Amino acid sequence: MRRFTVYDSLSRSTREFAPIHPPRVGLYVCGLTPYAPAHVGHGRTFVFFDVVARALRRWGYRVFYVQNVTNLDDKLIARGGEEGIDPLALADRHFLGYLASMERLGVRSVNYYPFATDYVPEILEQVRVLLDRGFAYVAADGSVYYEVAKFAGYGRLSGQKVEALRAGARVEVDPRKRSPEDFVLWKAATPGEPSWESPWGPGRPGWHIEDTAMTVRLLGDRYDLHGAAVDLIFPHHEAEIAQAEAATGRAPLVNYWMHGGLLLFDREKMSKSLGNVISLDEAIDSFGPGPLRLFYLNAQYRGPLDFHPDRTLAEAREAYARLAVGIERIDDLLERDGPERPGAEPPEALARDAQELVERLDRTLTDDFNTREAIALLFGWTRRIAEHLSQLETYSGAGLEELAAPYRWAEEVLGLFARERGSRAGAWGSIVPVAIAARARARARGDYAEADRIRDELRRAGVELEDGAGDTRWKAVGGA
RNA sequence: GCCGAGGUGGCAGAAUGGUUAAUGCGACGGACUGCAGAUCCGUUUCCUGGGGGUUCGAUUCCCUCCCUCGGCUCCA
Repeated sequence: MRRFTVYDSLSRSTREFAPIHPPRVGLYVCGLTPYAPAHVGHGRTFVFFDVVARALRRWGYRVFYVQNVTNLDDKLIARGGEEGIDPLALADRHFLGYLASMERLGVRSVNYYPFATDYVPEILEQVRVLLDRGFAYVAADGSVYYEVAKFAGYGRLSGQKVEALRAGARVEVDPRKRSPEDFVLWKAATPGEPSWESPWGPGRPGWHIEDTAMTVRLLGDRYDLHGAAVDLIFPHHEAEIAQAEAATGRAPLVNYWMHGGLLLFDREKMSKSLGNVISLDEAIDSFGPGPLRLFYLNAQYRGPLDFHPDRTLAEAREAYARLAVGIERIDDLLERDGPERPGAEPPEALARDAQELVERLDRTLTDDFNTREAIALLFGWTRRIAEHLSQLETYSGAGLEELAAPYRWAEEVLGLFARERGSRAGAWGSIVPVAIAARARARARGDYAEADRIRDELRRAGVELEDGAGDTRWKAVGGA
């Protein structure tokens, strides 16, 4: 197991990681409340934690990655009401859409997506324990509230003092609460909403309780890593700590709290009210999965990242194309001739540098997942490869594979390039070479009108031709 | 107001108590090309918010001020 450091939001410091039960690592990331399609901001968070899980697995840890789905809450009920759909069905629909987006982005590292409503027994049990231990009280209408004043550590994660929270409270005080900072564990049922029987009457889970009910069940009283974006620190994560540590009597609930920065849209937070939300699928459509992942990972994960409408897209595309130059050429050759293709060995120094670079890439990521630095190193490698671009043709399959090692690393850990490789194995793979050959014959006899006609026709179909010295390369652009 | 993250070249965005401050985009020049595109090579010297302090030396550490963004019970 490779050692690494993580910035832990609770201690506000970068700490060396030590798993509770090596080599196993419990990783929990707050998932979506799927009341609407996922947007680009969600993509940033989930791609980043995908990289965390990939890296840990590469380094020898056995990661159990759980990402919850809040499939019932006020917004789902409201939205369902507007659209005349059962809120649970609405959640299912958007969650499936989310899964499809994740698949397109190459996010496949999550082991289990538990649904809140599948954990009602665990939730009821935890509420009961909190009541027994005196951390909660039942209101007149049958709702159960957590009494924040009873939990000494409340406010530590967010750095907020309870008094300050009261002073800054933006919501009106609910008369059912003993104190404004108390939060609901179990909501008394309102007619027409999904509800479950409970010792306190019919109701449904509050927002924070599902997470701790799930994690205690799935990951234990204490676990290693909890991830999410910063906007969930307060009140959500604060409440998780209060619930779980009070209920189990064990602390800390989480050893390392990881919080990713938000994706901004033209310097402002994305939000429905500002009308600046771009859906994740829209972004994948226009960027392509590779450039979008590159855009996300090209910044320190803890800082804000600005999505600028036109600039961002153009830059990500150009940068990705540049980065992929080397691996595309290598894969072209390997695809054409197979891994056993004969040829010379690449210069020893170059092959050795490839190996050393892979080690350096891993080391770079062990510094609190510095994906940005790793990408800078990969650009450097592309520069090296580009200098040898014309010699690549002469190298053996094994030799090419050696030079590809840094890119294979990027595929395994950062999830770059994977999707693009093999894209030409599809229908184009058999058609385009024939068209290119016909065009080459036209060019050879000086019939440029015909040559241009073929090129234009392919372009309309989404295939871009590039004439180089000797041969013509092609690539599928747009969708695919 | 309180808590947190930041202010770096035309733009995005790294890093380090000390030779030319990474990388990418853009721009410019060249190579290649039937033309174009893509690609390759080269150039882009004068960039680290203001003011103090510590130090032989600070962008990096400390103080202070200014500004931006986020959180303060909808939020990835």
